[in-house]
Amino acid sequence: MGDAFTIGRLARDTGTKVPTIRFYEEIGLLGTPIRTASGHRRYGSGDVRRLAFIRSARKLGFSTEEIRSLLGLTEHPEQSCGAASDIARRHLGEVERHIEQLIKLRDELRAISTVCPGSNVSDCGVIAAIAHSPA
Amino acid sequence: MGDAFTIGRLARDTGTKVPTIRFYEEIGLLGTPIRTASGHRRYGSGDVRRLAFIRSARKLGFSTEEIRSLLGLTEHPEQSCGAASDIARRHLGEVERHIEQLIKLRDELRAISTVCPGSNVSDCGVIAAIAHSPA
DNA sequence: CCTACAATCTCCAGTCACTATAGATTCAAG
DNA sequence: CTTGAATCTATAGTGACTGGAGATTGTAGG
Repeated sequence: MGDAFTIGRLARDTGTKVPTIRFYEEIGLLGTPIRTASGHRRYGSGDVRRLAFIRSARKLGFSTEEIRSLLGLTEHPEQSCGAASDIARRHLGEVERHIEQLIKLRDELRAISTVCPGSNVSDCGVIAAIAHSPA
Repeated sequence: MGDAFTIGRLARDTGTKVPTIRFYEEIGLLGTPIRTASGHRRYGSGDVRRLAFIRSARKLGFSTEEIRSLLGLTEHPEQSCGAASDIARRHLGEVERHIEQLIKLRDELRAISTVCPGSNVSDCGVIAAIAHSPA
């Protein structure tokens, strides 16, 4: 365990921007790290794993609150599973609804942008189509 | 044209919240309306159409900046068409990319939430799956 | 005319998840 | 020892609203 990371190293290793790490500390997703005598943050490999988890979950679309729950669950491993998969399934439902809406939207936009495919006709239907879209 | 709307009526007619209307005025999507002697905003049917257009475009996912462009184009109808359909097609491309990403995400979430379908097993793969997702 | 109460007014703070800037210090390499 | 990169704190900005406080005004019933 001779592992000691600066904030910049932690940022590089996890694909996170430095201010984002400080932000996560501020909102309590990351704990307050130890500091060097001059005040610089020092991290260990546990922090790398935790931050990597946070970033993965964010990319999967979990909110910081959901991530807080997931991280909390890892501290009570005996009952984690049901609650964790609840969070994941609820989130899956939201993503599926979101996809449905976007597909409707895409079909509308396709219709709108074929009304006038870039010609120089002086009155076309794009604006009208947006105005009268049932969205 | 004996049409005169209060802000509340305009809100009801367009499915917009009152503060949102004032916000649109503040950022210049809606012009500054005439006021009654006591300072209350008065709107006409032109404002209803303009606000309805803004709301439709927002529901279609256009940003307020894009809407500003679209509204600007309506004031130069001779060259509107090409530029308007450019905006729509660019936006369509973004929506299509967004859908692709969400489908990948959905497949991952499905995999994750079937790892442990809510049983009471004490160590399951949900947390690990999130941590090791390639997202 | 008076009393309620609903609607409107302005101004400001909060949301979410960061991102960026300024100005001061500190670290690491040559 | 100097230079430049990295870090520090603190604060403000983003986008697109939403909500609340506290004051004024509009309107309907008695």
